[in-house]
Amino acid sequence: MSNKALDDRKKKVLQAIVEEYVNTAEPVSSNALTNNYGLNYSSATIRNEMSDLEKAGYLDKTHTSSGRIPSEKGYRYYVDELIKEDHISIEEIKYISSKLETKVNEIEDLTKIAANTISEVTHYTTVSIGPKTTNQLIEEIKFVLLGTRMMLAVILTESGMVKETIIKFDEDVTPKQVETMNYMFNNKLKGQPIETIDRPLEEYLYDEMTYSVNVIKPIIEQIKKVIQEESNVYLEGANKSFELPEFNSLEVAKNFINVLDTKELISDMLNSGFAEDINVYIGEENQKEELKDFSVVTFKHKVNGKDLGTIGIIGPKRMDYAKVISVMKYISKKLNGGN
Amino acid sequence: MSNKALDDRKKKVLQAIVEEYVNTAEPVSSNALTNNYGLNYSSATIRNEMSDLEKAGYLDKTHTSSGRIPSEKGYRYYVDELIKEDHISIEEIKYISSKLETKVNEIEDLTKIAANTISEVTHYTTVSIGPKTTNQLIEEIKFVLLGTRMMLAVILTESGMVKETIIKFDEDVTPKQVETMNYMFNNKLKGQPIETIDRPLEEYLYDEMTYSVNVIKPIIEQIKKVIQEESNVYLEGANKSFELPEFNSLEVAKNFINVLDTKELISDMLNSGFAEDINVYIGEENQKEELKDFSVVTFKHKVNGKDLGTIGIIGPKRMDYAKVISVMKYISKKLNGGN
DNA sequence: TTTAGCACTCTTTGTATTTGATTGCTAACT
DNA sequence: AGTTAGCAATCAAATACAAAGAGTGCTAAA
Repeated sequence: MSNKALDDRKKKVLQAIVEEYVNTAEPVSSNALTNNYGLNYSSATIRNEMSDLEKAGYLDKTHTSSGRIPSEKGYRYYVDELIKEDHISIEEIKYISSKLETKVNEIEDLTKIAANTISEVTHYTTVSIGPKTTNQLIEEIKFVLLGTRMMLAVILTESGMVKETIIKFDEDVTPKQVETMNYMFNNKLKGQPIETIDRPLEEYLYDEMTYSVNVIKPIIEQIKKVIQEESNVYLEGANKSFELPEFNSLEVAKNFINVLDTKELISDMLNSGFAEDINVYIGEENQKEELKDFSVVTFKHKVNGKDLGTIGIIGPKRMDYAKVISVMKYISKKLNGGN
Repeated sequence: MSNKALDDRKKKVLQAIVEEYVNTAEPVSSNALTNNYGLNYSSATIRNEMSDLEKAGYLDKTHTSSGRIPSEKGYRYYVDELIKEDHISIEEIKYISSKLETKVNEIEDLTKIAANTISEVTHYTTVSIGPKTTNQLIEEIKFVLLGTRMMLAVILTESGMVKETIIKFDEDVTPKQVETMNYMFNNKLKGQPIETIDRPLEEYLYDEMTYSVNVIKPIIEQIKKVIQEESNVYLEGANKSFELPEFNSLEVAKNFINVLDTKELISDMLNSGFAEDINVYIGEENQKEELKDFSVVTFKHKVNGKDLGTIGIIGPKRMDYAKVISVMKYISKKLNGGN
């Protein structure tokens, strides 16, 4: 309740408790901190500080005579105020660098590689989603005839994303027709935001009735469908979470599986964060009811301000925030061409 | 041990025990079967039969004074000999029919829909994988230039599968060059099995050096890569399994998650079955060590003898084989255009 | 061949009891 | 005033034991 700033020793105690708890997964006793973390006081002194921190809402107890664990407010304070230096080793930096050097042809693959790397280095479960198609600008649109009643539409955006979709017709289409459509569609659509693609598309229906509705309509429908559909959610290291002691509770494990199985939930979760920087949601801070027992850290992977996908970590509230944030920061920098 | 054929009453008892155990997940007592499943005998008589069936290896006990559960041999006998009529309701048939009527543009989507339907109807976790690209014949191959240093390659197979891949170059490529390549590649590759695509491709390197190696080499490499890579594994209803009592054991639950997380394992599993009909693997019958505590039922979804993907169910050994097999059979028939 | 009866086995459930870790508080110490 | 030693109080977890209940196997009779 009291919103007085914490004095230095209290900060030290809180930090020590968070870090110890993150390591051991056991409530932290006053004794465990004496002569540790630079706290050269007796257990009684630590106990007094812990008592104060609990009154101020930063710590919780599991029962009257147990050690302390950080409350959500405690974790939040830790994340906001107490993480100073980077928690990432030289080996990890090297490993991450080497992984990110992999050449990829599609930017979605880069997001997958980054998510995979984060999961490997942090040992948490990661989820990722490709870039949002809406609000990208169309660079080029191409139609390729496959056989006589099937066509591939390829949309290339300015940020280098490629979307393909197959369109089937009820009547034959000639190469000549496709060629003309290529020309026409490009003329109308180049430079347009993909989001508003259906407006210029509608115009074809009325303006240029050189083709039958049977040809134009499936094209419009299919393209609309493709740009509107959520991109696939990718999952990395679901099993890693099950090594953590909090997942020994069947209740928790079940909830976790349910969350991972609900792609829309993951998708919403990844899209909800602010575009800037790294977003940390601790327990109840999560919008979604199903996530209130977990913590989520997301970041939108951007290059030159262009959305290239979002990566998220889902884990217990007892998460190694310092490490997760450090790894994400480093990867973010690397992806943006930093060193 | 004794391989004498089971008499009618023993068959009835075994069948009753399997079905009762599948329903209740509790060891079946002799008492539970009296005046049930057409067994109008006292519990003592049933007990004698159970004792015989146990000696013959069809039943197990969890401890000396417990009821019986089917052994793997018991399940196997049940699957091979005791399932007679279809275990599928009118409502389920209607539901499945309606789901399968969804129009799809890509055959992989059909496999996904079928897998999803199976999971919904059986309440088990399903996995699926797209058709194997190797051993398909190339119908058409198209290159589409995107910008000046990026190209999309589209491979269309005779069974209607479409594979796309993006190729990047270190030098500019002209539309004229792409056009010629389209012509050349199609000439050489049409009708060839996709599996042996790299042999004709190699010939370009030596025979037709009109283009620089910088152009031809990335094409060959990328196409090779795409046809060799395993298609994605899709997962449906992982959470459904966690409702089953056997997954209350943390050990089992963890193993299960590990299996689902190991895509290569799933992929191998799905590819290992015989192409014909439905394959049932009960516990130890599974090749993979990790699956020995589970049962797996797979079927290759084929149309006109062409592989269009494989669907598998993973669940506890106490699986409702009768229902699973019935549902798969029905879907298989439907996909092949039956009624 | 079937079944009633009963001793025996083993799990499950419930209930104390003990052990050990940790706190909160008080009084003494620096 | 801040720090610490000491100690009673608290509670979870482990241990032990007893009782209940479900089910079998076997024997002897129908």
